[in-house]
Amino acid sequence: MQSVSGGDVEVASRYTVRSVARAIRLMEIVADGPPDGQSLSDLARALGTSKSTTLALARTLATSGLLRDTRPGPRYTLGTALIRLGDIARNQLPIGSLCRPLLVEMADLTKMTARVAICDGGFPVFIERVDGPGSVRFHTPLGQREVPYASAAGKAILATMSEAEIRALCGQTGLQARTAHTITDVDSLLDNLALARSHGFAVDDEEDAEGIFCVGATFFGYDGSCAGAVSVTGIKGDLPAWRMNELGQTVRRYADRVSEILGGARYSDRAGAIEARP
Amino acid sequence: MQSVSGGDVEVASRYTVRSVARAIRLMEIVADGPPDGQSLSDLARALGTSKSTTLALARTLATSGLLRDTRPGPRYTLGTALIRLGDIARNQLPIGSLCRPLLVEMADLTKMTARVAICDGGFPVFIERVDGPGSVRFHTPLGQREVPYASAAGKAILATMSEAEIRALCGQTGLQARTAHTITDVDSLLDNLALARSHGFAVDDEEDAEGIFCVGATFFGYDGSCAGAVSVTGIKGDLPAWRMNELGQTVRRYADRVSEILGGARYSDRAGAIEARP
DNA sequence: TCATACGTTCGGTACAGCCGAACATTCTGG
DNA sequence: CCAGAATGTTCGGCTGTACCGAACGTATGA
Repeated sequence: MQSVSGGDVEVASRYTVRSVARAIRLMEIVADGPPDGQSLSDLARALGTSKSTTLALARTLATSGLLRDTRPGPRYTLGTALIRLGDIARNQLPIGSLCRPLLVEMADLTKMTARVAICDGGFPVFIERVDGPGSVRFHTPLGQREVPYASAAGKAILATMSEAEIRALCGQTGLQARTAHTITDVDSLLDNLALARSHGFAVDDEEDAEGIFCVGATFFGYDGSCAGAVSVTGIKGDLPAWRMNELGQTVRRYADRVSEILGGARYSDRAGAIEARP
Repeated sequence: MQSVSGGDVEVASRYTVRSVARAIRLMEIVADGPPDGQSLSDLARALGTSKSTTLALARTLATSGLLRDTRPGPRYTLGTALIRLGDIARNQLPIGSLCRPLLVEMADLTKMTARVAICDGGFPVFIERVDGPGSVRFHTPLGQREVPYASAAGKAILATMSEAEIRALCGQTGLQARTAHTITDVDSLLDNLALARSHGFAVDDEEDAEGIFCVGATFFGYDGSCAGAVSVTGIKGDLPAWRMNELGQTVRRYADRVSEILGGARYSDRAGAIEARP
């Protein structure tokens, strides 16, 4: 039951359905596995169940299209029904459907990859991505909780929080170096965030991936809380340093337009309130 | 989905897990429901199970992020984990990740919405969509099996099949009118497909939605079979009729580039073989 | 040729999933 | 302001199903 070992824990709460939890873990295993799929035996081993049980789960998922049975060959990959559900999920998030035209515009204008993240308990979760014309494709997964301290969107979100909240959040996750430029010290991060606050946008200067930079700015919901952030991503060498501020203002402007659509206050109208927080 | 009768049937095959099947149906119900979610009682009614059972299922899905518990308020919507899984699913389809840059280019060049569909047993399933700059956003769901006879991508796929196969497929689905322009008669459809075959691209002229047109062309996998189709979608009035052919050639060219990437033959090299089929 | 992997089928049994009843809580309308 | 009906939640207990292990046929490689 309560195996505390490294892997996922079997949380056998009374109000949870075991076979469903297993089926979900099965999908996660397929998702994290190689793109060309895994065999049934592989899945059974990874899931820790017998082959027959795994087969029953996989069959059930496959008949609904959540898994895809690519026979012959390695076997199971994720199915097209997940594309459908993911697409609908993005539309059910109000922000997703509202932002898409703005992202297209922003990607077209900046020739960079534009993204939008929602704020999930202080963590950024990117829910939409639009590649700019001719832009290089980056490895930018959607729908995942990212660490907040090493991305422009994440830092923009952090910048709306109080010092205490920021310290608490960083205490949870720790500040792990992802490149040589990652800020791994809370005080430096706070300085950096103060700068972002005064500029109205946050910059990720090769802190998440070598040679890649991002610029992000937050938008606010009707209740005044930080709802998320938009950001653009590009190759460091493509943009002269003196144009960074101009780009920041552009992103800031798009974020304000999102705020307006959501019925929230623009950043400039809030700036005082944010800086006044303890 | 393919619910023939009113409600889905409880297919209790030996090799299927009931609770998992129910959980999946629960997600489908949430997906097909209103964007702002449904209450637990609504879900229980729609699923035909008791509230306690539904709660256990929903809780299990929610703890994994597949469902989102938007409290307070109507309650359950699809969760961000589905965005993640859907994104990975698109990347696990080889065509998805390969086509995206081409779609961006195509959308940028034509100023229209570009899409790519894979061929799933003769039916088109759109797996990727890139909106062009300033293009109107259409209701274009991803990951769904669409009817083949009323879309450019679908007709392009049909055009690679034999008359017997086409008749069989149309017999399955029937030819239902979606607008006043939909082709509802098999012989007319065959004529239309012959035209598409000779042109190298298929046209949907307001046959799926009033005022909307599409142009699509097929690409081929390494084994020579039809792997899918790319298409562009726009507003009928925006394009003068005499430019239709030019647009078709453009789409044809992009489809050929996909074929090359997949290691398949270009359309022109196959045309003879296709027309020679019984 | 054998040996070892694979996916699949099937019985039997323990236990997990399911329902219904009863609970607290919020919403609705008179 | 209160009655009534909706909601979400908890719990006991029986039923039946989800699970495992063993045995099957088949594909792959030594």
